[in-house]
Amino acid sequence: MYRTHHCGELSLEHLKSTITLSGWVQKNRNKGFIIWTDLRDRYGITQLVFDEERTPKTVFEKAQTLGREFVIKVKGRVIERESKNPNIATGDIEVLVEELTVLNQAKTPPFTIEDSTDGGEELRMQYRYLDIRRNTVKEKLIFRSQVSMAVRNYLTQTGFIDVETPYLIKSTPEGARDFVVPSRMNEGQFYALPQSPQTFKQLLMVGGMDKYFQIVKCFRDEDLRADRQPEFTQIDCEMTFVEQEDVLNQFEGLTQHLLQTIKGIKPRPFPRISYDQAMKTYGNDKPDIRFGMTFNELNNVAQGKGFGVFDSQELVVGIAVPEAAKMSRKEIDALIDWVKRPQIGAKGLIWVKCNVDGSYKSSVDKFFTEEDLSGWASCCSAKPGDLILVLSGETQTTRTQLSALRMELAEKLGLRNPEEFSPLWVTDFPLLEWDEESKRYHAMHHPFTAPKPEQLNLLKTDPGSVKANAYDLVLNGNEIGGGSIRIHDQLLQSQMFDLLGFSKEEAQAQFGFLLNAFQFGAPPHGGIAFGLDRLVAILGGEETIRDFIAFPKNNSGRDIMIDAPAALDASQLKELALQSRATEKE
RNA sequence: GGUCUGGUAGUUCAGUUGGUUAGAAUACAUGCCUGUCACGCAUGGGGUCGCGGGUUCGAGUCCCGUCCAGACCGCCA
Repeated sequence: MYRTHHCGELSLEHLKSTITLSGWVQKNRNKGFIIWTDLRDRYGITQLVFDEERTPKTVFEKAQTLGREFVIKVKGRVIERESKNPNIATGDIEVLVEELTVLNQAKTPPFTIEDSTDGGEELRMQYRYLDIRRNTVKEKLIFRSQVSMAVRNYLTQTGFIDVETPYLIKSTPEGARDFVVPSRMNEGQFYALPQSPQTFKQLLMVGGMDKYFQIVKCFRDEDLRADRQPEFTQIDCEMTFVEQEDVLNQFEGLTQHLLQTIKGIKPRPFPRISYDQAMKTYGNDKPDIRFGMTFNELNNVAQGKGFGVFDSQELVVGIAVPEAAKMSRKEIDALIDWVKRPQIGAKGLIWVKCNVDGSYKSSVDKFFTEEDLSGWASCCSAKPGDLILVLSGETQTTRTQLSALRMELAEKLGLRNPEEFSPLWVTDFPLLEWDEESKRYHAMHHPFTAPKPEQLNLLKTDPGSVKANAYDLVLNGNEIGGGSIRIHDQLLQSQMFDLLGFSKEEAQAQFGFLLNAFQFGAPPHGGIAFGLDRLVAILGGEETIRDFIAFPKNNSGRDIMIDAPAALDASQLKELALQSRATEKE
């Protein structure tokens, strides 16, 4: 038997009992006459003691040879410590070892297996199995398991059925790039890995499953970020005979359940805001509403006063930064440089200090009187002591820039408290988005999203203005879920494909199975999908999702531990009817 | 595809204006240590300064190229 207890549970209750433990050697403290060894497993750390007088000689000698991360089994007696350690759960006791078995030796690990390790990112990923032994990573994986289980429980209890959908499917031209898989039995043909089980879950609704969910891997062959992986996990859900309101209520319930069970947060109704309002107020369709600094359009009060920069612009918009009038010239200059970086691309930044004494000092004093500036301040609801920052330009661009600035300032001022959770729904997304490059409309969400029924007539006359019954759930400035009411009518779906530039033949070839299915009694349906990795990271109070994934890929989409992707040998390529690169070059 | 930052001991980093034998901490090894728990003390080993080229009397340091890593922009229906 390897163990009677684990390393996190022994206490004074177990005094004098003989127990067996197995685990990893965390650290040896050898004082010559006595050796303490910290033994670690998933559950905690228990101190072992080997003593010149009390431990059998052979055991004491063997104990001197133990190195970090050796896997050992010990049998011994639980005794009370002479000097206790209040910092760990098992700090009152130690185990006086009578038998010691080395189950496996270990090379010295390339980094320390400690909460604050000396290992860098790359090294940790290369030896991820060692990294996972560390509390910080281990606890994140356990946390993910808890969230995932809470999701399963809630959805199961509210009548959802977990159905698996295929991973080997067909590539589609819309959306992200697909990962493709060559088919050996069908020479020259390829499967694609799903970007989402979208069409399958809709077909499950046609199949009468009524309420479906799946915690499922999805794949997108696009560039990575700190919060983006090529394979990621979705909580994918779909419901039959529902309107938008039903879906929002169901999944507000799920999210509240998670906030309550995981974070102990009392349920409160989520605010809702339309896409248009979100863009106007926050410049962004995933606003972080943990803090204010909302947008105030200043065209009326700032234009026509002879300041040329503003007068010709489509939008003049400002935010009031709380208690920032005390910022030095140097700090403000740094902000101006920040917005001028190519990533942001603003031409400049106008500032107004609302001094505590009621006076105003601005970078445009030559053009505006104190009275003018006071007008700006009341427009921005700025209080004495606040700093107003103003950008101007083309509406969309300026909003995006100011939104980036708002987030940067919130970060700097410490307004993004990771222990505060502010969810909200963003609704009424546009159905379509004009793409300048390809000179055609793209589906903003996906091509199966239903237009608002009352705007159906606009599809022909002004498609760009049509709103959809599409919604996102936003948490702390991150989109954690998105969904829509779907089209269930074959004619409307064909019309959508038409709008998106598909010919009849293309639509039939790509999505014929769906159009066919819609002819056999497709019910009204809608749903949502949550990004589990991101959701777990945010609930865990972190920005980057990588440590919530056991074996993540790096920035270039590589798994540096197993060294994937990798080349195939010639015989495999031949079998798959794929030309090797070497042959190609000839 | 682009912008920025970085690559020096097993590891994390410092390395000035281009100038002697490239340092620190930690890890590792050996010895000492009668209650440690970030144990302590002493000693020791450990370097292709990412790679290739160039400038120079002389390059870790400057220039060009390249590879790798990270953050961001584009991209992500």
